[in-house]
Formats: sequence, C-alpha cells, structure tokens
Amino acid sequence: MELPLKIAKALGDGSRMRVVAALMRCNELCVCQIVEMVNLSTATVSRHMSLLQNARLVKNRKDGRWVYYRLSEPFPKHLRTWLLESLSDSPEIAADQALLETILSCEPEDLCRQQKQRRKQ
Amino acid sequence: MELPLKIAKALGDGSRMRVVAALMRCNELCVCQIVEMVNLSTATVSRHMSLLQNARLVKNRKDGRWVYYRLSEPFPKHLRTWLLESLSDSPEIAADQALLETILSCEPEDLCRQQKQRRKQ
DNA sequence: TTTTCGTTTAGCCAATTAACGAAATGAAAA
DNA sequence: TTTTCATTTCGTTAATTGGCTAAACGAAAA
Repeated sequence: MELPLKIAKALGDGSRMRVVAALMRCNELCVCQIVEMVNLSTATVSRHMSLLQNARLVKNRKDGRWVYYRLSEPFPKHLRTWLLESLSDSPEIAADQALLETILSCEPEDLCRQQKQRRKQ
Repeated sequence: MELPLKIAKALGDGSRMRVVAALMRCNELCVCQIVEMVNLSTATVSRHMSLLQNARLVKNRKDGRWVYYRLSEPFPKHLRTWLLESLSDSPEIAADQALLETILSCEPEDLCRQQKQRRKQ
C-alpha cells in the first residue's frame, strides 16, 4: 500500500495536481516554468516536485543550470486515464493550459530573468 | 479540479485507502465492521467515512440502527482499476482481507456487543 | 413515552503539511 | 579559480489533518 498511498498523497494537493495535469500535455517543464504557472516560490515548487518524484510520478533531467521535469515512464496507465477524464472539464486546468502556451513561447532564460526582476520590486 | 482533488485527498490516508480496498471486494460493510478492521474509534471511522462520502467514493444505507457503506455507483472506473492493480500485492490489504472474513462471519450485533465489552475493560 | 444503543458531531490536542525567506549546492560562465 | 545563478535544503510559522473523549442524534425496543 505504500506506493499507491504516496501517489494519492502526492495528488492530494491542488498545486501538485495542476503540475501533473500540465505534464500530461506538455512533455516537460523546467522549475521556473512551473513556478510561473502555479505562482509559488521556487523553494515551494522544488519541494512539491521532490514529493511527486518520491511518489514516482515524475522524473527529472538536468540541462545546464535548468532542471526539467516530466512524467515518469511508466506512469500508471489507469491513473493517467482517470486523471485525464476527471480533469477534462476543469476550468483551472484549462486556464493553466492557456497560460502554459505563453510560458512555453519564451525561453526559460528569459522567464528566470523576469522572475528575478519581479522579486526585486 | 475540485472533485478529483477531493478524491485524491480522500485516498491519501492509509485507513481510508484500506476501507476503499475492502469495499472493492466486500460489497458493503457497516461502521462497526470497519471499526473492527482498522482498529480506530467509532467516531474517527465515522469521520473518515463522511470524508469518503463527500468525495463521492462511497454511499451509505441505513438498516435499523446500523449504517452500511458501499462503493458509490458509479465509482470512477479507471481509478478502480488502478487501485486494484497497485494494491494487488499489498500485504496490509491481504491481511485486512483475511481479517474481514472473520468479521463477516459473525453478525454486526455480536460485533458491537464485543466492542462494547472491550471498551469497558 | 422512556430507554437503549449504533452512529455522528463537537471540541480539543498532537502530528503533519505547506508556505516563505535565507543559506547551501553545484554546474556553467567569466 | 572565482563568480554567477537556477535549484535545493534548512529553519520557522501558520494551516490542516487525524486521533480521542464526550455530547448529541435518531431510530428501535421496552
């Protein structure tokens, strides 16, 4: 029961469910992109991601200074289907999706620069 | 996202996951039978069950003084499949299953009487 | 109606979790 | 090597959750 319980706990938080939903469509996202989407501090997002990783729902890949997250392979198939179905009509997820298109249209470097600017204000 | 999030939170507790797993095999269980299985106070079990009901994972039926819980109809199909798969090799769930056979072999009335006895000790 | 009794709700406390800012890490750039 | 900078870890605080006992509820029995 340990792993399925970890998985349920991992999905039992709004921000983490939004990230998983985003990764089901996005292939991969780096931390700063996720920060931009969920609007939480980098530290908080990092902790959320390590929880998701601990539940084996995501894995990461380092590219230079950036860390990219994507869904784990294999991601539990039926869990994925349930999530897709039950989140298909969620306005929050749809809004995230729209926001992500903007986020993905610029380079992570630019995103980080913008976030740094905002922090100074 | 509200309902799927409620569902994930509801499943994100060991006792509640055990109850759902039990109900996937058992058709229905009354509160005192669940108390016997998870070994928590009646009040705590009742609170867990109302959480599961609020996530629409279970529904109840009153029969005299007893309240029986069963999985909701419809229970999310793919979620059920994921749970069955991922819990199939869980020793805790197997132990619960064995315990349930004993529990189900006596009438709820007897079970309640025994529990009351134990409380007096 | 009054009593009984299985279940639920209320009130409280301890443990867990989620958030942040600050400090540490570690890899690329200078 | 030293600096830079995205990310992670640490330390703290506020909010949430899970547990209990006691009180309330509500239906059946007396």
